[in-house]
Amino acid sequence: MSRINDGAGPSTGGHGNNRPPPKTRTGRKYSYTKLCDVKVRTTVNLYAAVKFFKPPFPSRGTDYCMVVRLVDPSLDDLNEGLKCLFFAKEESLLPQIYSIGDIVRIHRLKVDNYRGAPQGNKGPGFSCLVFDGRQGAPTQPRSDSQNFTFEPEDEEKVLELRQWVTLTPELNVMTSDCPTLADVEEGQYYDLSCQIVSMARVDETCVLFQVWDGTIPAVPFRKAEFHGLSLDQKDDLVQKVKGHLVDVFIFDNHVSTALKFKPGDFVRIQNLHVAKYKPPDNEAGQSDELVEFVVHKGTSFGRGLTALSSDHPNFKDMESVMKQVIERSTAADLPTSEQHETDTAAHGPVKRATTGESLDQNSEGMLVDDTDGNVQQGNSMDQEQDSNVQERDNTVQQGDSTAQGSNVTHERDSNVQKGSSNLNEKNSIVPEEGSLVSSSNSTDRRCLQETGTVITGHHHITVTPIHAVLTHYTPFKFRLKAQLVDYSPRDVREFCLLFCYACNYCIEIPSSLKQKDCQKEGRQHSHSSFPCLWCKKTQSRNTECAVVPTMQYIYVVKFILDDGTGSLEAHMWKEHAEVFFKDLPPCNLYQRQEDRQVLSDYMHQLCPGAASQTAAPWMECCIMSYTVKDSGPALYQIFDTSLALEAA
DNA sequence: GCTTAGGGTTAG
Repeated sequence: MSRINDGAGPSTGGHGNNRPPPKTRTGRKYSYTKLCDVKVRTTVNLYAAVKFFKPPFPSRGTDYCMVVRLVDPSLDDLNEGLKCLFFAKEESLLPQIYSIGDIVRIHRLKVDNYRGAPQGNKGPGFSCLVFDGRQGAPTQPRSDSQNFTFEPEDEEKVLELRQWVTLTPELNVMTSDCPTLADVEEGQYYDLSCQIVSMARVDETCVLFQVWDGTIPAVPFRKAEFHGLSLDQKDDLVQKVKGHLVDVFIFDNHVSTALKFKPGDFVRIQNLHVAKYKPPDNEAGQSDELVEFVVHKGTSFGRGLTALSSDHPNFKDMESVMKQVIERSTAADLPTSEQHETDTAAHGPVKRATTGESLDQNSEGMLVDDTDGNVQQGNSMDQEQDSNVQERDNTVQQGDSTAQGSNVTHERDSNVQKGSSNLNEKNSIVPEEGSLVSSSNSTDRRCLQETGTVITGHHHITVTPIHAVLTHYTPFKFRLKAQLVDYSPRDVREFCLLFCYACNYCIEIPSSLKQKDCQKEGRQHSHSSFPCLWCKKTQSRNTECAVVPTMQYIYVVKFILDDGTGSLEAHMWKEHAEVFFKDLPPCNLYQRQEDRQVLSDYMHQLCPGAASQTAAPWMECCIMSYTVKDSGPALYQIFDTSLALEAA
């Protein structure tokens, strides 16, 4: 019998240990077996790293099944290791393994013989904790059961194994190999993290997912034909991520798994095949060579779909890229105040970033269609920008003489009159700090003394209530008096982004520039040391060598304004934001504590929040409304507005 | 009630 050597420790009563379990005050003591010492027909506890895993899939029996191969430093050959086979009624009762390189602590693994080799199975009282295998990640265990022990020495074991994982190339794949849609090549298989935006049942054997991960494939790919299909989609997301969507065809045994997901869910697709598309004969020759994204039948190589946890190693990176895309698609809708400039580079910056991607797709032969072709979208946005500018100018002229709808009075009152040309606005004097307070206009002075912000022009325009702004046609300019009820981002360090004035590419401040020891960044205002990766990428394609422009800091902030008649979301950025923040230049706010403090003080005064006894001051501000698409929602931007507060 | 799958690509 194998009792003496069962190795499983003391945690289950009466399983054959000769001595009573040694206990500590906080829990039981376990002994752990090195993989090189594991013998068949024993039950063991062990610490190990995941070398391979097949995520849970429904078996033909009653349970979910999962296959794992474990390794540890005791093995001479990492191709060896212990294969394990686990069954459970639910996926949540199986080891919560997300990635190769994850670290597991398993208690009561029963080791049997299968075809002459050891195979780990669940023994009575089996339990498994899983830890992120990356150094520096939280040591929070992911458990397959409600009750488990986790002692400081467990954490030590995890940290020790992490070092080994980090130094073992076969295991630290997460740091080197995080494929995105942008990386895929024809014929290859990928484990991809993404978000489902739309889905449809194609037939009995196939489900279609439309997914995105924030990137765009470089290879042209097949798009599904939707006639006759009912598409279940997350509407708000569809609008924002058009041009980033990829169609994934999911077959056979994965259909039931696929149907458990819903639009908006994050999913991990393992073994996604980027297959060369063979069009049917009647379509042959119609298009360039395409790939199609397919999840074939079977579970080979861990093929399957699993819910993507927010603590999956891929999640944060993907989320950050997605956020930037959405921010850009939202901010892309901002007009600039530089309508008068003839320089074509004076398009809205964030908008331009989207266009840049479109151009890139174009050069890569990206296939587009009428419904969500980013190329078309990008090109037409430029046109729209131009027409939008004209329209806005026209409106300025029309406003006085045109009465539309029920807001005639407001329209007239709030209209920027003919005399106030765009050029005048552009050149409107931005006063020195506090100079507005001593304005010679007595009416203004009375107003300024009681508000947190002042307008730097358009004083002849009367105030429009927000409810009227919200129902007004666009584009239009208004003067508001409202309070700041919320703003975004809440962390002032994120008030500034990096922006390339050459290509209008916009990104969040990268981690390398956030570091404390980045002295250079700390001293600089506005200019960063960070090269524009977009320009670099484009240049490396087009020319041999060219100077890569460095990116500059700009403000991009969103305000929620409320005046009691309604609330309105308005963006503020670039020069408008600099004027607003009393000419405090944008900078790396991760580095410049003093600027951060000033901005924090301003924001705290403007928006004390619900917990504060202090009421938010009223803000005088100028906003302009606009739309990107004719039918699109009205968007708002703050301009010609400046703080009338002193930093504490 | 005691299986299921037992890593190593579909072929749309």
